[in-house]
Amino acid sequence: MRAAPVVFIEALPGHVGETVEVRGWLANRRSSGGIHFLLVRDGTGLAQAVVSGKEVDAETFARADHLPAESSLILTGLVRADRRAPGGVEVTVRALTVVQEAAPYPITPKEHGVEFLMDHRHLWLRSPRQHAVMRVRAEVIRAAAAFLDGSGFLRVDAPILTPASVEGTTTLFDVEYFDLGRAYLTQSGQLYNEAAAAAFGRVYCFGPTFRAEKSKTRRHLTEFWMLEPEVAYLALDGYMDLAEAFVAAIVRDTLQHRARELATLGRDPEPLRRVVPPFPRIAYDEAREILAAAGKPVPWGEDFGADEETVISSHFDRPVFVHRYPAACKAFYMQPDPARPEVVLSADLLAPDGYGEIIGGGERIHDLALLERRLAEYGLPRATYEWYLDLRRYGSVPHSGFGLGIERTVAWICGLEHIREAIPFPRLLNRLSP
RNA sequence: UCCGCGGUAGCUCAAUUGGUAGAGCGUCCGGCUGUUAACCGGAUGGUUGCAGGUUCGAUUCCUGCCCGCGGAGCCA
Repeated sequence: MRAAPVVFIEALPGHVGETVEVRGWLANRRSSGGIHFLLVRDGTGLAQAVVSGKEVDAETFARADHLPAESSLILTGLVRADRRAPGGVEVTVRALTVVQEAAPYPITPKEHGVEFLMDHRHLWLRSPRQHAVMRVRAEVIRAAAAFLDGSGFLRVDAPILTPASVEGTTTLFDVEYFDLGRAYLTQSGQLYNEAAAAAFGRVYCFGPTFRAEKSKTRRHLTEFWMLEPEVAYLALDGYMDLAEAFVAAIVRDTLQHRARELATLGRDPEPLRRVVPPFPRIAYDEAREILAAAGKPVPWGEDFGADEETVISSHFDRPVFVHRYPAACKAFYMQPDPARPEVVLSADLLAPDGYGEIIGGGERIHDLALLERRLAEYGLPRATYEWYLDLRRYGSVPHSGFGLGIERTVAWICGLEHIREAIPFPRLLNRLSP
């Protein structure tokens, strides 16, 4: 007799009437004495396997009634359509091989606290909700890269070990670097991106970035993934055009390819369907007026906090750009507005519903003298930025770029309460494991 | 660093005014031939974070400490 073909659970509906082999793990088990129901997970989906005393020998039948959760198993059986089965198809088991009988599984069908689940993150990833988040995350990344790849961008990655900070002000993780002293984990690939943009015109980098800030909020990780496009000959308005098309494409693709996962997460897709260009664009000063009208006045020159961002974004039905911040709020490389030198040609994109800034970016200074002056004003070590200044010596052009925080974007699209679920193994102020 | 909350069974949580520390889930045993977080019966399971104090008696009240969590600032 020929061996049954191995079929993934997601493909079972196409194999009704056939005998197949399914390889996976036991997600849950129910029994009614003479019939056992094994809920099997294989990474592509969940399927109910039926073990009946009439179909298998007594030893297999007894074994199936005592399998601990998450035991790994291979089963062979007939695929049948049955309305009573979750997913509409089930497998009537003919043969069952237990690859490993699991030890008592810590994650039980009832409720658990988030901290307990995070301590067991390596196991928690097996649950349906986490599957949905990870699939959305993968789609966000895929869609983002596809949009840029299809728009003439070249992926040119930036280093993770760097000799100095990008923005100087933020705290950095540092490591010993042989005889060369201290090295730092990157907090942004931007400076290298600018070099790449001068080489290739339109580029992006993608990778992890690190912030050693003692931030303890639902929007912060110490290690997060950022996708950063950088474009030569691009001004502020062009940057916002690009960023909104980019975000709209990510949301559109996720709605199209991951509707089932969003449903699993209980995410209402309607607000996401409204995420189409154009996004509202307001100046920092207009944002202050909104805040003042809402009873939350902010003195000119101060950055907005989480509360303020939530108030601003709640005035709009899609992500909103806030542009032209006071120069003091932003990094040294931001291009001043020629019409108003006290503000810079930056723009942050605030996600709806308090998810905060998912994009930050703007025009970079392209004038050598001005950039030199800014470095001095910010007290940054000139020597480590010498190569960066070269970009202003050899064919400097106006250029813009931005960074998209992957986890914040995923948290927003999924409607997560906390960003820590948006990354497989979160690194937080007080969590380094698993 | 600041503000707030908490620590009771492996997990999630109860415990009245201070009066023998319980339940569900998990685990083990038993029952049930269509279950849907299956259900039913039984069993198992505790230094109530630590130290001290008040009291006849402390999970409960007081003091100190330890640990954890949530939020803020900063930022994506």
